Amino acid sequence: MVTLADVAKRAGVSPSTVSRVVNQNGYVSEEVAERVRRAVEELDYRPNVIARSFRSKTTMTIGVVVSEITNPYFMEALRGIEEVLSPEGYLMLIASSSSVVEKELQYCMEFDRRRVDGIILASAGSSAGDLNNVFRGRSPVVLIDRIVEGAEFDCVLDDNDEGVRMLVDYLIGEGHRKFGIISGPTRITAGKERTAAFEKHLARYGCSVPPEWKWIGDAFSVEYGQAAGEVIATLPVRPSTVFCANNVLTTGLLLAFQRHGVKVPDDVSVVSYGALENGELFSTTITQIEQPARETGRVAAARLLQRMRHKDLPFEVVRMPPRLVIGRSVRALNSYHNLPE
Amino acid sequence: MVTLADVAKRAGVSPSTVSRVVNQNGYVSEEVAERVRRAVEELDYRPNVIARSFRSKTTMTIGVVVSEITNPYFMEALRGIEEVLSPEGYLMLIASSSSVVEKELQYCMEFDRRRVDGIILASAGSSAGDLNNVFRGRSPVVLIDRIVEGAEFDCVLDDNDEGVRMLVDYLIGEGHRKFGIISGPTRITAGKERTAAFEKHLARYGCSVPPEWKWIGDAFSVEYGQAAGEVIATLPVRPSTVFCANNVLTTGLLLAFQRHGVKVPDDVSVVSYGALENGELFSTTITQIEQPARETGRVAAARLLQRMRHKDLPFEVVRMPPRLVIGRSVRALNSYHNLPE
DNA sequence: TTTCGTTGTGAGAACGTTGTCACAACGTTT
DNA sequence: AAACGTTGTGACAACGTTCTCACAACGAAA
Repeated sequence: MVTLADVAKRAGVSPSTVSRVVNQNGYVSEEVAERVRRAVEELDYRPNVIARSFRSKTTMTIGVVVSEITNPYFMEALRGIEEVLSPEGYLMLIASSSSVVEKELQYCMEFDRRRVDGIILASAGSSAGDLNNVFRGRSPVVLIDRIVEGAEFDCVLDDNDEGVRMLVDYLIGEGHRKFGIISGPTRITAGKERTAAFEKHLARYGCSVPPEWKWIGDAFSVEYGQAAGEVIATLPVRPSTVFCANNVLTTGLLLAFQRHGVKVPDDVSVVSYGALENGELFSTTITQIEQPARETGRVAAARLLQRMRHKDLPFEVVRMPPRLVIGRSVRALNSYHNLPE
Repeated sequence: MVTLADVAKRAGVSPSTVSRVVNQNGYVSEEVAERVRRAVEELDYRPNVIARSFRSKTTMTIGVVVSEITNPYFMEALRGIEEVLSPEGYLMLIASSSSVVEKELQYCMEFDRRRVDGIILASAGSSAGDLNNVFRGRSPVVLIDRIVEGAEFDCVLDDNDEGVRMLVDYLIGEGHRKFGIISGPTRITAGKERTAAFEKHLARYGCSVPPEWKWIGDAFSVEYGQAAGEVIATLPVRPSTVFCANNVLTTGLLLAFQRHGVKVPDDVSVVSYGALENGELFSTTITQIEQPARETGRVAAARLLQRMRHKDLPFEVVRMPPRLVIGRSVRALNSYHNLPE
């Protein structure tokens, strides 16, 4: 393997000089630089980035831990992250925790051992204590999608309250008054905030979700959405609208409804927090909150860069504005819409 | 930052001994080992993996270059790769080339500079010369989904011919005789093999695709599928079936059809090589070839591990068996199915 | 002329680990 | 009793780079 020293010998200069040419820093005369570049070319020299990282203590690598890499939200976020980091010369180490906190901490530890310059983490619910422990005085961290209460990190995520508000206002406007909710564990921000917001905004209209129409799973999984859907399908009295707090749950619900022949919106109306892949091609397009996933990734990455440069910035939580997209999955129940055509 | 030497001092032993304890190799008495482990604990020592890699010349990292990270096929493949590599202690550097060959080579180079232990590459069409050049005598490479003619690498991909054969046999069986095709550039294996296979197997039945019903795009993009769809929608005489050689193209086609009110399968039948995300929830489920993406990733990763251990294995091409999944997107045109109910 | 800043180059230490070698102590086989 | 293998430990070089320092040459400012 060709090293700096080999190039130096070939070009008749010192290793220091070659280093200066390769990294374009320090003073080098054009004549010598040219000679070095030729030697690099001839020997097909490729810098040993590991040695460089070892010496310079910077790896130009950032670690990303997501809970589920196949989730389109994280996909898009990943893309946003890459768009910002790649032009700056960073590469991404990507790990998927499958929503297992132990794995998540494991990966964070490993990233730290590998001396990544920064970490972007969509936590599956690690405790602030554990995380602070792992990162105490080490690589900067930016959380994404999920706040960890008490952890000293920046965080970029949806304005869940606002998203849910839009959904509720719309549903009320369409005349709905009887609601069910399918959500995930409250230890994850999405579950906690969206569930709370839903009840809070319903309350503004004097509505509430009866306990028997609340499905709070212990994971944002297709399986749980499906299970809830099975139950709803066989219910003697159904809510007029079911709110799914997460795109994966919605998928599950719709699959169950399809299997049981429950028609949306004829039999039940459905709204979803989070868009579904290829949703435009569904038999009924779903009224949903579109999350700015890509932009969230971009903002998180930019924030991480900032923090890598200035360690002592104050920590902040950035809320991204979601968007209401109206489909055909909500039946109009108010008098206006119900007029004969 | 705590180093081996710090731990050694604390435990009253030499750095060598600490290294032996941490890596669990060589002889260490249980008594000393315990003392070292305590020192590690107390000081919160974390091995500097960069230094280790530098010295031992192995990074426990593999690089993955895909053409489009959001494509569900690559998503799944990535997952398969991770399932195999993660238990072995490897982490993945992931890069998306956006189907730009220059970016692809760029990333491969960078991976090489970073001394990854291996590379899995879904090439966007780099020349064998360029790739051989980059990797000459360096990290082992396994190609995925796309063969690069003349490059000295292993490759794992679909048995495209067999997949298309199943599709053609089915279509003929349903009574179809007039076909159109939407495909991608022939410089990419998927485009080349699937297009060729389609014509070859049609020929067995005395059928062929007339030139005016052939759409060979210069990219496997939604846009191109959509453009082709627009044309087909306004055609005075349409094929009875359109074959999309790739899931992304199918998405485009269906979007265009939806916009123009073209009904599948009433107006045109559609078959797709490659499944669509959430396809079960579409207004019409698409008859399609399901690709063993995850398994492909697993096989590629396993092969890479093998090659990392034995440099001199013969190169081989592994073909993965695709699966025909029948949906509702093909209209039965034969007499049997057309009997009145 | 002296002083000083800029430009250009090389010598050599340092980064934190692993691996090789040396050596000592001990138990077992010859 | 000698020879040998196993167990246990430490010293020290090496890995390929960057970084700091030293120094020399030169032109410009004092």
